[in-house]
Amino acid sequence: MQAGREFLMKETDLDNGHGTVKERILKEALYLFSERGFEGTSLQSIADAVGIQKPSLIYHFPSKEDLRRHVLESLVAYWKNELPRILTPADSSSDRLVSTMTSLINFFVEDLNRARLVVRELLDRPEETFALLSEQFSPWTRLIGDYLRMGQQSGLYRKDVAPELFIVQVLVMVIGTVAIGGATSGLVSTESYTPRGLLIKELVRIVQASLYSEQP
Amino acid sequence: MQAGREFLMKETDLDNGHGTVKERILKEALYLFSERGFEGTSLQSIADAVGIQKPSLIYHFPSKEDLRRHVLESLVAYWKNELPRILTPADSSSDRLVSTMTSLINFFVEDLNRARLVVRELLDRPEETFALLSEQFSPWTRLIGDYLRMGQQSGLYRKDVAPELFIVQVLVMVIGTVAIGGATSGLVSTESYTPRGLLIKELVRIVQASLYSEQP
DNA sequence: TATAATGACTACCATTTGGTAGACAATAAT
DNA sequence: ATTATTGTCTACCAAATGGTAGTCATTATA
Repeated sequence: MQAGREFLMKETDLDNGHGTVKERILKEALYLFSERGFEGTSLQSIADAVGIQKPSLIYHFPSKEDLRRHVLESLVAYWKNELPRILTPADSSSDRLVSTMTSLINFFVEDLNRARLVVRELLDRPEETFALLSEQFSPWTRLIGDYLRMGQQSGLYRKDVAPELFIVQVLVMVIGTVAIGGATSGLVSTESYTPRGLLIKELVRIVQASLYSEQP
Repeated sequence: MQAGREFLMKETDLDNGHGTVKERILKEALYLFSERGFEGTSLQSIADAVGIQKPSLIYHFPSKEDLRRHVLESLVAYWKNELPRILTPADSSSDRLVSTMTSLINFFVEDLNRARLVVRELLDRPEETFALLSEQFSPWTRLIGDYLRMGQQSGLYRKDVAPELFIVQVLVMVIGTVAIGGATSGLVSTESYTPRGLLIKELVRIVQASLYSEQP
């Protein structure tokens, strides 16, 4: 069966409706990695999802490992951009800690795959992910930690909060809730997943109750 | 290179130091599944870890899927036994809710692979795991929910706690902290994992602060 | 217009995967 | 003592995997 090879569409860097091939690969890879895990996802399945052949995929990302890094990088890049904006004292209307958490929640809820991917990375490559978080974000979390300590001295926050540990716990709770909260709700429901909104509402309540001092 | 096949040890059901072959397989499978994931673990690697050949492994567990189910079953079985004991009003000395959470934490801290495996299952097979939790544990969590509501009426617990959602969140926090807390602590440390004990201490603080009413 | 670079393809390939077939030794049952 | 069962092994196998080689059309560059 000789090929024929009649037309061979070629995609330039210009966006023609669905984005660059490279972007589409990253999108499908994020989805499949987060849904089935890195090891559980074949390059073939990604190529199929994008609608190209495997070697075309490998042309854009020379190895599976390379693709993984780029997928992860896109998440990191987002936060390296966003964090300065969020933590800049632009509006002092609401608590900066809570607004940061809100941004965090929104980011992960907007696309659940992000949370799932992060959790998988933390499980699959703990040391590597530890190092990445440390390098990319520890300055920012130190800032938040200081902010938290100030709030403690001013009496806004509880004195028994352990700032650094609290920050870690909040992240664990947020990505945990988004990534596995739905399925975990099988504990209390026989019908279907508890709406994520409700879970997050309770999460926010827990965080606030364990953070703020009681003002009588 | 002809085999030789000089001795062929055979293991009976009797324990000869390291447990039955079947038990050793389950142990290594739990470890490898939780560390590398189901898809990331080959039957060969499990057989190597146990010190047998692959077909011997398949003799005991006819398929990889079958092995997975048995590994999971051993965790479920433990809690089906333990929960009645814990929730029985034996000692009313300490809060039953907190003592249950303590048992939960101890179980997962005792062997970190347990928490990692549960998280992986929740990610890899959300619907299936939802159903399993629902079938096996929802009666028990309903009991805890009622207990929580009683405590609310007596004024012990905060009125704004949403019992069912709170229970789900506590489980998410506990297994989240044990499974990914260490690596997540890269956010605030450049050196090494934050000791799990500290993370858990803050976790317990958060839970208690968000559960108990302030008694002035 | 000729030439180089890009991006897609077909056809492979070595390795690993989950799993099977069948031989064989040790133990248990008759 | 003979037979059946159990558990382990060696030797395979088809399918899938990550990746390579090389072809060819389109686009950009000279």
